[in-house]
Amino acid sequence: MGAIHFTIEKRAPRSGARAGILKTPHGVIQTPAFVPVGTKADVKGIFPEQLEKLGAQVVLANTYHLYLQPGEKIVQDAGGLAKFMNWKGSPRGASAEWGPTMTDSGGFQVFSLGAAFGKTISKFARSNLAEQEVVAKPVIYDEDVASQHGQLAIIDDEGVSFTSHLDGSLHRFTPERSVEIQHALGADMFFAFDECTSPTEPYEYQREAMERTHRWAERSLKAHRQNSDAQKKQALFGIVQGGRFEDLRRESAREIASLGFDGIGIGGSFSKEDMRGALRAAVGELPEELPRHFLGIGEPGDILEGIANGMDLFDCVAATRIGRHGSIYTKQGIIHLKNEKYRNDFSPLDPETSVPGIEGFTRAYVSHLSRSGETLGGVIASIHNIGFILQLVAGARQAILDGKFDEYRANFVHEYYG
RNA sequence: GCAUCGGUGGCGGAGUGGUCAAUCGCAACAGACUGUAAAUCUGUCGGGCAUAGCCCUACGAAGGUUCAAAUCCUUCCCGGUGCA
Repeated sequence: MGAIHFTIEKRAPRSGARAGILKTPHGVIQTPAFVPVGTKADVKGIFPEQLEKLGAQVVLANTYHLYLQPGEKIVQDAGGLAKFMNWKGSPRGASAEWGPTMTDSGGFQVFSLGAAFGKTISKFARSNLAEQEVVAKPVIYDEDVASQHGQLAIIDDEGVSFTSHLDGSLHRFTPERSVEIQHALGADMFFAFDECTSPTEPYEYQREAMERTHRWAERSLKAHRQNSDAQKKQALFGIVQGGRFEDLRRESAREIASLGFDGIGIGGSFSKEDMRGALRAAVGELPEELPRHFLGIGEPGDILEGIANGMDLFDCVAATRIGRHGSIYTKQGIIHLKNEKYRNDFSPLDPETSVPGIEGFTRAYVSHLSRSGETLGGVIASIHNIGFILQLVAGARQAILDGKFDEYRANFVHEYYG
């Protein structure tokens, strides 16, 4: 018996969508569920209590960040991630004092600190970028090479060497080390260390990275199984990679599913086209009974696409990031509150969405705060966006239970994307 | 009144004979952002057009010197400072 227990309550008739119950040591999560990202053990700008009011059931923090600062030992000594950040969760677990949490493995930082450095490569860059644009990747860590290339992370088969973005000090992650750190952080669910590739990588490199991710998956699992105490309290998710290539996704899903993880994460990059191809290919190989987490996916339309393809969990920084940058989700699409036309728009942030705790704020007010650089503007917009996404996903769950998911999705997409 | 320093694009502030429609910052206008090195980054930012270019108007005002002036000279206007 693992640390978590997942049951499917209801399946949509004409799509892969499903509503489930995910029981964790720190409470129950009703799926599909959106997982707000609290990288450094805080969802930027939002109190845990506010997150609970918004309906967040679980939050996700990051291994790389917490390892560097304050160090996993501090979090462990604090009593684990949930207690450290005073996260109680909602709805409350029957007996748990603290709420459900997840941690990411640091695998994404292999991408964001390595290949994606310089902001030239978007995680969602078009998949048809010319192959020759891809930069050759060194596989042996060399400090001079790393600094010359401006990269903070260099990958080899054993693991990843990287320099801290905080002080430049040299560090190394291996699958075993990532698992060890995540045991210390103590989240209910955590991810195997993987290599998140750039979408521009050619087929051969995607295969190489995928196979490395598979080997790392086995090592992560082995490291986890050697800690029987952690195994009782924490669930380990393996991550499917394979880039935009359907055959690789299929192969990766089959491999990861065969290893005996408690849950499955689907990582990497997905353009709109890849959603329908690579994602579907991967999901087709996954066992029904394991919870599926769509890593890093959080735009409204993408979430609904994921749900339609049978994904259960989603995490994303977009809601809080675009909020801090002055943009909000509305039922009619995303709007940029800093735009001139909102300076004297005294209507609610989204007339069709009521978010607890911020009902009275107008577009003009938040526009003013964002324009003038006031912290509160980003806070209100972040709360609104998290609330919006949580309501969207909660609505999707209810629609699945009511047997009307397709209609729900079509209506939303029609309004949102016009 | 005398002396002295200064008046540059919405603001601040570079530039002191040609490569200047004028560095840079701010503001403004728009865009990007999907497992957060992101309260960040990018573009535009005198006017017009057939916009990787061309034309016009511009560096307080008016004259002048020069092949060429935001830059040099003269006068005037305005502001700061000092002395009466």
